[in-house]
Amino acid sequence: MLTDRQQEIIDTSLEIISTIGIQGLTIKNLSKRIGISEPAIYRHYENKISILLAILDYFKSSGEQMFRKQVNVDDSPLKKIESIYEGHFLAFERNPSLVSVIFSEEIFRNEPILQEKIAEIMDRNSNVIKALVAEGQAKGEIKADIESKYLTLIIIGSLRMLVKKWQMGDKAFNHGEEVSKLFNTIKALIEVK
Amino acid sequence: MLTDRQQEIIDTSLEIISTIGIQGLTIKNLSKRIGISEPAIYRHYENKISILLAILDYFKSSGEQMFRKQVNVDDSPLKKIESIYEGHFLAFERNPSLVSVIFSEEIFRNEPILQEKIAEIMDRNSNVIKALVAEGQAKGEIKADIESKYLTLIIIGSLRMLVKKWQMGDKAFNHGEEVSKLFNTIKALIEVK
DNA sequence: GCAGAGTTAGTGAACATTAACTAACTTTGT
DNA sequence: ACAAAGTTAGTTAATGTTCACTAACTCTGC
Repeated sequence: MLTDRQQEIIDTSLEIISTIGIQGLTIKNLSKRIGISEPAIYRHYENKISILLAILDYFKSSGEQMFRKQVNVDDSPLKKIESIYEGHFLAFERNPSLVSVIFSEEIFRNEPILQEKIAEIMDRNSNVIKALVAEGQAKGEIKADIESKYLTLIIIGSLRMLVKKWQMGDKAFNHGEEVSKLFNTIKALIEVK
Repeated sequence: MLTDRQQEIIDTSLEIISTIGIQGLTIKNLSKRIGISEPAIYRHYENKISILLAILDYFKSSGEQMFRKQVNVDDSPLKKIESIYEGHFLAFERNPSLVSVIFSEEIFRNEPILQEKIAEIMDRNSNVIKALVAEGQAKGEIKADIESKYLTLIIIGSLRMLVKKWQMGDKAFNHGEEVSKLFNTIKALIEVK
C-alpha cells in the first residue's frame, strides 16, 4: 500500500503530466507543487523510475478494476465491449493525465523496466478484448468470418485514435457523443444482423 | 533546398532516432556520428528545433509524394486506400525512424511550432483518406450508411495500431502479410458486396 | 531519545548554445 | 592580375541551465 505522501506524489505527478506533459515531470516541479523540498521526495520514493513505475501500476490497477466491473455482468460480449469503451473514455475524461501516459511510451524507451510494464498493460487490454470478440463470434453475435486478432486491432486502434484526436485539442469535440458514435459505427460493421 | 551537409544532418538524425529513439537525438550524438564538432552543427541549422522541423518537413513531403503517386492512378477508391496502406507501411519498413517520429508527439508538446506541424501532417493524411472514403460511398463501393468521418478514424487508427505493435517488437511479425490481412479485414467490413 | 520527515546546500553530468578564433575559399575594386 | 574584403565551415573552450540525486543537519511527535 501507498502512504498518504506517496499517494500525493502520484496524484501530483499525474496532475503535472496532464497539464504540461510528461516532460514537465521533474523532481523540482513535483516538490514545488507539493510544497516540500526536492530531497524530501526521496524519503518516499527511491528514485524517479520508482515514481514512474508507481504511476504505471496505478494505471494498470485502475484499468483492471474497470475490466472486472464490466466483464462480470452478464451482458452480451458486444455490450461488454461497449461498456469497456465507455469506461475507458470516462476514465480518460476524469483523469486526462492517463491519456498522456498512454502516448508517452517513447519516453520510456531507454528504461526497459518501464517499457516492459507498458507492453504488459497493452497486452492484457488486448487479450481481454480479443476474448470478448471470440466469445461474440462463438455466440453468433459478431461476424465469424474474420480473425478475432484483426477485429481486436481495429477496435483498440480506433479508440486510441479517437483519444489522440481529443488530446490534440480537436475543438468541437463532444466526448460522450463521439465515443458512442464511433462505437456504433464499429458495431454496425462487425455485428451479425 | 538542403545543402549536402544539411541533408547529412537530417539523415544522421533519422538514423539516431531509429536506433536509440528521439531521446538520443542530441547535438553531441549527432556531431559525433557525423564526425564534426558540436558547434559546427550550428553552421547548418540555427538550433535544434530547426533540425526537428526539417525532419518533419522531410516526413511531410515524403508522404505527399506517396499520396500523389497513388491517388492519380485510376483505381477504385478502395484500391487507392489499399495502396496508401501498403505504401505507408513500406515507407516505415524502409525507414524505421519515421515510426519513431510518428509516435514522438509527446516530446514536441512544449514546442508549439513542432506540434502544429504534426497536427498539420495528420490532418492532411486524414483528409485524403476521408475524401477517398466519401468517393467510395458515392460510387456505391463502400457502405454509405456510415459517416465517413468514423470510417476514416477506423482506417487510420488501425494502421497506427499495427505500426505500434510492430514497433513494440512483436516477434513473429510478417510485415507484408499482417498489413494485407488487416486491410482485407477492413475491406470485408466496409465494402458493399 | 530516537525514527521518520523535513531542511539547506551542494554535486556531477548532460544539455543546447555562444564566444573567439582560424584556415581555406570566393568575390570585388582598382 | 591581384590584393583587400568577405564568406564558409570548421575548431577549442566555455557558459548557463536543468536535471536527478546526495550529504549532513534539524525538527517534531510518540
